Amino acid sequence: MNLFAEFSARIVDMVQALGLKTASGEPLDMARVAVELPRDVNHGDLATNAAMVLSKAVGTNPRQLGEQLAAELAKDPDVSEVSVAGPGFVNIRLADGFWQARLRDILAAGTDYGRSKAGAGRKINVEYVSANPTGPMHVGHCRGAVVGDALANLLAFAGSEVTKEYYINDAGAQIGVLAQSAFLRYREALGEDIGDIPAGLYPGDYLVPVGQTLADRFGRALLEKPENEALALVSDETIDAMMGMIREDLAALNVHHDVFFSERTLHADHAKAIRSAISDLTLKGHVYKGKLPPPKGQKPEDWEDREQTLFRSTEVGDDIDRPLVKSDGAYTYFAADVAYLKDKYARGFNELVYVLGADHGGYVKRLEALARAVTDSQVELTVLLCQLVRLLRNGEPVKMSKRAGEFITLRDVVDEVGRDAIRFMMLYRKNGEPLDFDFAKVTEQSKDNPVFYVQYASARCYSVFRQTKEHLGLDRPDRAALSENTHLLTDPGELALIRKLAEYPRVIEAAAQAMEPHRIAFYLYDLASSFHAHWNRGTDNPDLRFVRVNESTLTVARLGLVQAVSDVLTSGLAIVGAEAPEEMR
RNA sequence: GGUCCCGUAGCUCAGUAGGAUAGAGCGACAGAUUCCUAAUCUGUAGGUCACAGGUUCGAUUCCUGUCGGGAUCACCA
Repeated sequence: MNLFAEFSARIVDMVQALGLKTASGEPLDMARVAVELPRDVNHGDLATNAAMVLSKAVGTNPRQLGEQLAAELAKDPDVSEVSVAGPGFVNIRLADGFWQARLRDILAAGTDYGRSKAGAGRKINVEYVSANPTGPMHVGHCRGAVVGDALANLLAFAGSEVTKEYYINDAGAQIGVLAQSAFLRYREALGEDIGDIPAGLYPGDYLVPVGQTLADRFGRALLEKPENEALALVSDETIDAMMGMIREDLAALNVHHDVFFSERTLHADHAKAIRSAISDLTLKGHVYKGKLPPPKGQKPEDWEDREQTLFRSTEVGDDIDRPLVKSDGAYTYFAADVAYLKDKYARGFNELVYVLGADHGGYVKRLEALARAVTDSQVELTVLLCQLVRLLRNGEPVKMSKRAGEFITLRDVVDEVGRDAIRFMMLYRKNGEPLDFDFAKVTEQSKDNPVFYVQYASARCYSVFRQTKEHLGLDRPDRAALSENTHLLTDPGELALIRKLAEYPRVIEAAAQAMEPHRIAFYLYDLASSFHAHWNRGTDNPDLRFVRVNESTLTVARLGLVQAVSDVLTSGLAIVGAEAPEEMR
């Protein structure tokens, strides 16, 4: 339990102990009682709105009730000072001993500090990346990959059971195009002059080795087979090769999925899974045959006014009903989604999360509608939309031409700036905001670069231990020893640092609750900032330095604080998916 | 035209169960500093939280509308 929740509970107990009741004698509704950080640190360590929220029901004024509460709070040994301020806030200052005890909590828990049970009982599927297996991952996939991965880490840390999932779009027209493109490379590998790659096919030379593999495996045999038979073989081979490549790209970014789910499996056996899922929907009355009105605004030239099989999604919150069968009789992409969602539900998830690019915003409502229809609103479906990333080099936009097959791959960026920098920067913005990613800035070794700033804080922690060894000949003390003399940590800077560390569990819970992994990155920056600030005090005032050559007891006590900072940095960076380095090279 | 995202300091952005005098970094301005705990530090100025209504003790936060920027809009994936 985080300390805000803990004090909230204490205050509720106090109110009850005071025997306060509503005018009609009903027990008070405590739901709105909150404990939080005051905006201004001078106000105290904690503040509660209890008096303002409850005064009306009790039939008194907030300040008066506040005084009553304050008197009660003052009896708490952890409280050193309490006051009523403003419209009725009760400000609480906690005793140094309370914070020193929190430091011992952190040292006992190590990198598990902040791990929560708040998310217990939630079985969550987080689907992200799901890039088409038609080529290597490009930078456009990067943000969703990092946001999804970090979110999954965060939810797991907050106590939920999480599955990281990738939906392989290995069915449909673009796979046919891919197979044709690979087939061309196959002929090329057999010595044929294929000239330019025709428009509409994938021109990237990443298919060249696939062609070679095909040539090695099949020789000229594929040329003798009927085209569709040959292409089926090519298709299987190529998808495997593409997915192998994508997995490597993901690994380079420290992204690891638990499940790779193939769309093709839904189409297997004459689309058994899809037919079954649509049949379920039909039984529930969600499917009908009918005509769709043409889209308002601009009407497509080739609009066909025809009857088709439709999902009545408008009855479950969508704007328009959605086709399940194409004009050629094949199932739509969305039809496979029906089966896919049913599959996820059958696997026992009660929450489904999709991390998508902003260009898929139009898909959100139909997914939500689908979840309602397929699971009878039993699962909660959340879509996180990631805005575009603008790549910059020294402030200038990086140009990419998709048509010419010139795109910057994910691997290019990882190789140039490193995975940690990418991961941190992708999270150093709310996912709904566009993001500028400047190659020069993210590799800069200065405090202006948040990645560097946070990792440098970690490196400094390790540096302190190295210096202790060097100057005091002291090996790294164990956690019990580090916890022994926390009462020596009384400097305001030290206590401020402990307060910042003690916020971590709440940051975890709130970020998980809101599904906002970026909050972890911002918290880490904040923590690093507090740590660097305290460190800098040591340059002016050597008494405040962590390592005190002739005061080994004090030094060890301070090392406890350093260890705790290191623990929380390591923990938070692990959620981000980046390293907590021991030195900065 | 419909839908979704966004609008907070000069710039880039934080700010959730609705709280006090709205924060950070950069930039600007004014100082300090050559220290090895390197890869700076301290301070100051800077705001109609796009606009207008509504809900209430209280709104940057919730609701409605307007304006502005972006994404997207049957049968592709």
